[in-house]
Amino acid sequence: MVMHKKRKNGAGAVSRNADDWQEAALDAFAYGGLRAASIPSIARTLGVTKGSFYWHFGSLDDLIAGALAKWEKDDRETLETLEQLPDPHERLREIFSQSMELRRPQALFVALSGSGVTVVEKALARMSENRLRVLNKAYRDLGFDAPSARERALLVYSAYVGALYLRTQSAVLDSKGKTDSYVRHAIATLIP
Amino acid sequence: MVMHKKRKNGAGAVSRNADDWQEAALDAFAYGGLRAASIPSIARTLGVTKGSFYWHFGSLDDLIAGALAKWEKDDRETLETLEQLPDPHERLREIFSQSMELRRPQALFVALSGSGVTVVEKALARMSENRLRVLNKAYRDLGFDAPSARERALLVYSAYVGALYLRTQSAVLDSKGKTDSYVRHAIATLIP
DNA sequence: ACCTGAACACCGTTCAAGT
DNA sequence: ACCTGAACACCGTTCAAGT
Repeated sequence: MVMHKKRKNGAGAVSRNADDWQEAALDAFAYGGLRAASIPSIARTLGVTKGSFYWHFGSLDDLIAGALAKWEKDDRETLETLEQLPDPHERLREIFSQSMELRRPQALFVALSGSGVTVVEKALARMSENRLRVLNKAYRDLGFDAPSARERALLVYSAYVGALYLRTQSAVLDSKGKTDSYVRHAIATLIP
Repeated sequence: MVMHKKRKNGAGAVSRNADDWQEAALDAFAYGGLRAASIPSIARTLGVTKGSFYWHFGSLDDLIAGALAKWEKDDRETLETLEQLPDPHERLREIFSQSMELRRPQALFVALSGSGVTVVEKALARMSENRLRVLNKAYRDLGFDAPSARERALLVYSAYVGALYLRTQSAVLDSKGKTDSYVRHAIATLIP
């Protein structure tokens, strides 16, 4: 849970902006999935009434789209940093292992998959395609030809996504030790 | 979409049982996620009013739990069949590639992950643990020691789950050709 | 500029009454 | 044995009125 600063307006009442709503929505999504983000419950978290929501957003879908755009921007920036690592081995290892820590971004990815909401699915697809592009580039830098690089990128990304789900869902990867051991084995097998 | 038989009762009205509701719910989940299964919408599909729902089930959660139990039973039976393949190589390949066809069970797995609903998450965890157990056994049969077999089972299962998500979510694995090529490469890399 | 509070349609749930 | 239809609480949405 992220803490939200409260600002006071002239009359002493609490005042919120769109960003506050989006951050609270991302917290709610990560914790309990798409259904967890009801307008009344987020309004309670923020200390306002649900009616005020519609000053900031046109609809619940609007909030969802805006929150996802924020998350996607963060994700893009994280990836851009990793992309600049000069050594392709290190780049591959870092993308795989760093993303393995289960923080809000990873929880969001799992919670929002298969939501059946088009705008959500499209955002997830863009994030996957970005990661695949960077992984693919790293394998190319290692000297693989185009088809091999694509195949390997896809396999390592699948192994990463699958492990994320296992982490949230089952007891199989529920400790740091188990996860570290998985990461070591996956890297040894998939990254030359 | 599965077609539902309609039976007539004495007065000529349509009559439904718990199984009809559960099948319709699974169709709805697979198509649009957990939110898609509203009682009124399923009732319309079945040609009855929403009030009749509560003759069969105590609550919406009840329907969800029952539908998941059915699905889990089917899944267990599928796995038991695969488990009986004598050749461990073939067992591994079949579990990986056969599950790769995107039918209702796979769509359900993706759609219901990260739902935030405890009973749902637990069912998914049991299914994952069952598949891991069978994969683990197959690697043992191939002569791997216990830690290696566990590591390999985990990696191949992650690669499978990750690919399922990519299939539903992005354009990366959106054709049979691409998926077949992925499966071939994954098997070559992960299954000795 | 941002919020409240009342209003309305819709979904989950209950239940008395129907066949 | 199974269904209807009315009722109620709750959430999404609108909007006039408040500061």
